[in-house]
Amino acid sequence: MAEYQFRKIEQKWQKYWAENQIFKTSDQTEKPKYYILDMFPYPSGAGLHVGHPLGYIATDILARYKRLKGFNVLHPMGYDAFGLPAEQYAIQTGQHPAITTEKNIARYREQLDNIGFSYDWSREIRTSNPDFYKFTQWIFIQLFNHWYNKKSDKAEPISTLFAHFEQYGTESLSVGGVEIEKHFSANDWKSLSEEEKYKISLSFRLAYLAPTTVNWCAELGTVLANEEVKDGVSERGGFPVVKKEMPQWNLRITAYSERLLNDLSLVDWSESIKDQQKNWIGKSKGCEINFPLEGSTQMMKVFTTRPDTIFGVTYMAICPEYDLIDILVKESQKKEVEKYIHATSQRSERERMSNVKTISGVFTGSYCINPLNNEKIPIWIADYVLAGYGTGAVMAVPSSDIRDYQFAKHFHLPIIQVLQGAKTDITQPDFDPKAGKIINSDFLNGLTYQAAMDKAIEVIDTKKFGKGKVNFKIRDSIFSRQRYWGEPIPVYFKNDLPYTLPESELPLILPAVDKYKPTETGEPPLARAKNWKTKEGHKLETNTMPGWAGSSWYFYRYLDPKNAEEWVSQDKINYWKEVDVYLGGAEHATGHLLYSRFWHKFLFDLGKVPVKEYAAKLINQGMIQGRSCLVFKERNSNIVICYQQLEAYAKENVLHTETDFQAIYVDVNLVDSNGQITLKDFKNFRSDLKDAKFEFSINAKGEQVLTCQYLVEKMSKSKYNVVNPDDVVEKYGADTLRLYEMFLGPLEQSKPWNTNNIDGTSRFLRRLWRLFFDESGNFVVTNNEANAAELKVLHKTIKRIEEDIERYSFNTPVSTFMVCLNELIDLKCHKKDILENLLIILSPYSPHIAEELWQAIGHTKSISYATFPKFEEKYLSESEFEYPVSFNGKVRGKQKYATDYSVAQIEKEIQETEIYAKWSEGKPAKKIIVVHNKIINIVM
RNA sequence: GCCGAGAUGGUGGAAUAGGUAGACACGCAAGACUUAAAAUCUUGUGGACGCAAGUCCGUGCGGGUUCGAUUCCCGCUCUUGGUACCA
Repeated sequence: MAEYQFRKIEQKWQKYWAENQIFKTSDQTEKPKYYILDMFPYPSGAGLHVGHPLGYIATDILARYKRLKGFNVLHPMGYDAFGLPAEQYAIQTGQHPAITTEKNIARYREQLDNIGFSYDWSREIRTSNPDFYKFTQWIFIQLFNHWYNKKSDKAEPISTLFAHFEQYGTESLSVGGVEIEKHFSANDWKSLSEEEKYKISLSFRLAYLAPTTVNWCAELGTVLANEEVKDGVSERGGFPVVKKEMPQWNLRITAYSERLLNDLSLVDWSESIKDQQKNWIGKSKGCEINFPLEGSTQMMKVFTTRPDTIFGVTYMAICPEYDLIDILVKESQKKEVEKYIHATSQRSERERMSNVKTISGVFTGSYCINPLNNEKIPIWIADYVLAGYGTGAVMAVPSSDIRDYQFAKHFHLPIIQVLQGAKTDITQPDFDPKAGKIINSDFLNGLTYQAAMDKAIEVIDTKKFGKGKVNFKIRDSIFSRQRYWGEPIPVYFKNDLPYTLPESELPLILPAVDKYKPTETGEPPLARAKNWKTKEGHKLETNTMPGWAGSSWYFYRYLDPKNAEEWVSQDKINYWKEVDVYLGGAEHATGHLLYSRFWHKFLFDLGKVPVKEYAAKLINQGMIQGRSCLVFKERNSNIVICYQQLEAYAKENVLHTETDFQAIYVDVNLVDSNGQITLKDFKNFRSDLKDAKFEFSINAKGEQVLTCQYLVEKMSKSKYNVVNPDDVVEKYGADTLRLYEMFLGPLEQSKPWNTNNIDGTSRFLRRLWRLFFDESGNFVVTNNEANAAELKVLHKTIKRIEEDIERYSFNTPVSTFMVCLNELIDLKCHKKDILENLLIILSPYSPHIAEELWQAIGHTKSISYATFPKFEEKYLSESEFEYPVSFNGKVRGKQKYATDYSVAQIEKEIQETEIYAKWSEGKPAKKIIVVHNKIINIVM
């Protein structure tokens, strides 16, 4: 073949790999295992853009590399197939989301195959497949059937809870994530009916139904998780979200807070992801204090991280949802309070956020007593207090908390200074709440922050005013969605109590419905299903699971995807153990990556998995952003203007560039490397503007063109900045695309896509081809023995490639290959011994061309079965080293010495050289530093 | 506000343990081949001054440590990701 015909070669090898199942992974082997996982995609209708494969290419390179290194590599792919867009589409068109999803998956698969990935497709999974969600439902049932015993610090079957009740009642019971509200004795328990016992147990389980304040999105007709809400609107669609109380399934992730936090130390994940999880979990140490209500036996419980400032409390703030609110509100204040509560509940999340700085609140008319000094403290309602955190009540210390200070100032409440010293003045910008010494505080006076904390907790504890406590910001995860396209929750109701289905009846198949919308009475779509009942006639749960259910455990299903009996067989788990490298976007830091750790830990408690964390190493690939291209149209006329001429045009016509012009997005695929689009293409693209007048320029070819402004933005259809990998593959080939995506820069970094530089990698592959075939297509590889220079080039390359891939640096090997090729071309090397090794180390990056040339030099088995060449130090050894010679740190010349020459000899001889004579100007050196085979520095 | 990541030529980026800054690639310029263009090949390409040899400056800014700093330390600026009334 004279020319490198990439399309022909790539299609040939993709077919070969598929037909011969080259990448099928065996579970029975002596080889060490290596599990490389990509975060599986949601198959959206838009298909893949050029940013999606970035991570897949990196993991594919790693997978192919590890195979060459003798590992049994598991490198699977599947689809997170339940999700909102398919359902929204179903609502609009009436088409079943399964059909849309199927179509989208087919498209994804086609695009993925086009890039030559080495996935073991026989292990493909889809979360929407009943064979898969059978086990998602099974895990839910396990969660329902377990509680968290804080004493053994693990999940235990509900039977051990019953045993405890039977013997001790609630005495000495410590349940993770549960505050026991109603205590009872063993005798109380024994007197209950079975149904009553069951009812009590419901609130202790890891999956529980509870009235929950939720993020309700009316437009989507569903509840959203906290992380599905961004800036007060839904992440998908951008619809308003309001707070609403509804009975919801919850998963008790809070039981695992401490372990989720601590075990972060076991994994090699980026600090930023770990920090995000730490912040999300939000552990804070402090104290719970009971303030007696004036004229009542009731207590008001608050949580504070600053018990040391308790003598500075001048008011209490409770949330509008506070449970004792009816007792607290005095007749005289009733009207005002009602008005306030109504007003706050009407405010959407968005308003609340945008009005963070507006201070609002209302006095209840009640007082409580500071137990330490018996001062009377007014109780206020304020919407800055959150119902879900702490106790829903805050002791306010205006002198040491900025928010309390602003509130007190606004409502003219007293302020008592309890800190003295530098940086203790809250009105000053250098205010530090932990600075200074305590004053006005009885037994705490004179103490500094930490000592006062310890002392305060000690006194509060001994006087039984409260106790030291650790609080977490993380809440239980709401697990119900009022949607159709998700896993049905395997629960039925009998006498209004929820029961899980027997495992033998799984999967509970998603039923057919006539419409995908909620019912007229506001029930979820599943309520439309005919006969949505158990065999016995009990009503089935109509909520479905959230998007993250399937993704919380999918990585285990790849180990045993066809197993109909078990979620995955124990043998296979014991062999594969954990994911060695997990690659995906950092945007999943507090969603998927936290939930999946939670489910994993639960499965660990059940003895189903052998390790504490499922992903040893996590890499977050950066986002590939789009380059949007803009031209401008004058708002009040039909004139389209080049970006280049915009300013001049605006000036001439006395217009403002910001207000009088409308930006028009131009398809980036029509814009050339100079940022120009021809008038002809523009008129085709925006036929509605074909009769407009244009302010254009003329390019080098004499065409009329519009120059565009660039804007780096997220790739999206509406911005016409999406680049499809298929187009790149068509034009340059998959191998070039793979090389180029890596060549763009470090994997973790975000960067805009720009096709301009792709020629470099494309040229590289054509030059590589020339090493094997000359211009007339003659095969020019020889069997001559390699010389020292050639071996040195090869082994230098082997070393660097190996080191770089091992440290997940995927961009630097590309330039190493280029350097290697340049050097081999200079050496006119066409020797088989050298070239075949080069092909092996290159094959993870550019597998198609590597296979083709591998076959051309006479191999009959796929290059995937080759062995990565062993690096040999001996080929790199040098007899001489050219030292850079610097004077006072500035390099002034070079001097060669034998590599085994001693430092002392060099120090002596350097003073006899010409460079030395020139730069020392006859003066003696103060100091001569010789770093062996590195550098010589002479200090004058 | 708080937490994290980053800033290197015209551009993407390299420098792995404090040791020749700018590898590799794009772009650009000149040349070869060609009737011409494309492709390919050769050479040059951080900035300033200079015919040149060369000199000075140079890794966001200001300091420091060191024989030597893109790399370590202190203080800023900007960009970017996350988070936000968390008591």
